[in-house]
Amino acid sequence: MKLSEGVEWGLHILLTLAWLGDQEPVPAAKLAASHDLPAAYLNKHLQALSRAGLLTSQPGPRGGFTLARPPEQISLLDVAEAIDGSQGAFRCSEIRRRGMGESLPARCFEGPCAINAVMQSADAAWREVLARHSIADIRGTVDEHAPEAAGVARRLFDRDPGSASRSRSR
Amino acid sequence: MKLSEGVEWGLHILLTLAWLGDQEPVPAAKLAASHDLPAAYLNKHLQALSRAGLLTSQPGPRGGFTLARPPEQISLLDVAEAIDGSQGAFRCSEIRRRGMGESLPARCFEGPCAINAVMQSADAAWREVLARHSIADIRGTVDEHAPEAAGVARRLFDRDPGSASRSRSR
DNA sequence: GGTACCGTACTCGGATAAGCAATGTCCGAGTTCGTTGGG
DNA sequence: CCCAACGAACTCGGACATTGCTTATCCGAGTACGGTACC
Repeated sequence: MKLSEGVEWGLHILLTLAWLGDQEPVPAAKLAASHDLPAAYLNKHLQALSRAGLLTSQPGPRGGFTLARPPEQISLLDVAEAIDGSQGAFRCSEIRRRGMGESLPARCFEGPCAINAVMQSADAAWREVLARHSIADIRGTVDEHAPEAAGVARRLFDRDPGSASRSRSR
Repeated sequence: MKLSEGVEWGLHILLTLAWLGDQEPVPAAKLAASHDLPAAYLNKHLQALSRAGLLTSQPGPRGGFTLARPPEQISLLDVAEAIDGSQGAFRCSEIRRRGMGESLPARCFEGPCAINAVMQSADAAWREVLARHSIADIRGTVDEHAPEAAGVARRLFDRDPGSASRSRSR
C-alpha cells in the first residue's frame, strides 16, 4: 500500500498558495521551483487538483493557478482524493463466493462480506482523520514552529508588501 | 493508494483454517482450490504469512500449513502487514527543505513536518481499527449470518466428525 | 492623438514514452511414507 | 514374522518472466499583452 507521492507535492503546493493569500495566479513553473520539483510532472498533478475544483486555472500570460476556495475549506482528504483517486485501499472481489462458496445457499451472501466490512471501516477512519484537518490548520501549525516560512514564500513570489516595485517587477 | 489483493486472499485463507480448528496441515493446493485461486501465486503469499509467524509450514507428504496461533491472537493488521509490508501509506520526503526551504534557518526543521504528522496519525487510525479485529471476530460474524459455511469448509477438507473414514480416505 | 489590428510570448491541457513494483509461473531441496529385501 | 534400508511421491521454498500502473516528458491549443499602422 503506497500513496502517490503527488499527494505530498500537492499538499505543499496548496500550503504555499495559502501563504500568498491573494488571487494573483501563479504559474506552474514557479510553483515547481518553490520546492525544487520537476515542472512538467507537477503540472499533471495541478491539473488533477484543478479538475477536482480545488484550484482554478487561467491560461495565457499572467496566467497560472489560484486556490478555488479559502484554505479553511480545503481538507487533506480533498487533496488526497483529487490526486490519488477516491477509491478505497481495499477492494473486495467477493472471493467468498468462489470455490467452496458455490455450494452455499444465496442467503449466505445477502449481508456484506465481513472482511470487507472491517476493511471499509478502517478506510473510513483514515478518511475521517484527513477530513478533520484543513490546509489552514497546517498553515497554522507551521507558522507556530517556523514563522519565517510565510515571509520567505511571499518574497519568492514578489508578494512582499514593503516593496513598491511589485506590479511591473518582471 | 491500493492494497495488495493478496491481503484479501490471506484473510480468507486464514478464516478457512480457523474453521477447521485443528492442527492437521493443509497443503497450499487445497487452500487455493477452496477459493478458486491460482495455487502457484497463493503459495507466494502463504510464504509471506509463514515468514511473519502467522502460519507454520511443514514440508513433505502430509505437509502443508497450519495456524501458528489461535485465531483470537491474529489481528487483521498482522495479516495486512505480513503481506503488504509494514510501511505506512505516506512517506515524507522532506520536500519542505528543498527550494525556498533552503533559505530558512535550521531551527525551522527541528519539529516534524506538519503534513507528515497528520498523515501519520491517519495511518495510525487505520491500523488501530485493523488491530482491534481478529480472525476469530470475523469467524464469529460469518457464523452468525452464514452458519453453513463452517460445515462446508470442514467437509471440503475431510474434517467432518460424522464420517468414520477420515484418517485414510485418500 | 486615439483606436483597431496583428504578431509574439507565455500559459495550461492532454496525448505520449520509460521505469518499477506487483503479479504470475516455474523448478529444485527436503521430508515422509510405502515397499522390498534380508535376518 | 520382524526389521532396516531404499525408492518414490509429495510438500514447501525461492529464483525467474510478465503485466499494469506510477512516474516522467513533451508538444499543441488558447489567451493576454505590446507594438504598429491607420484614421
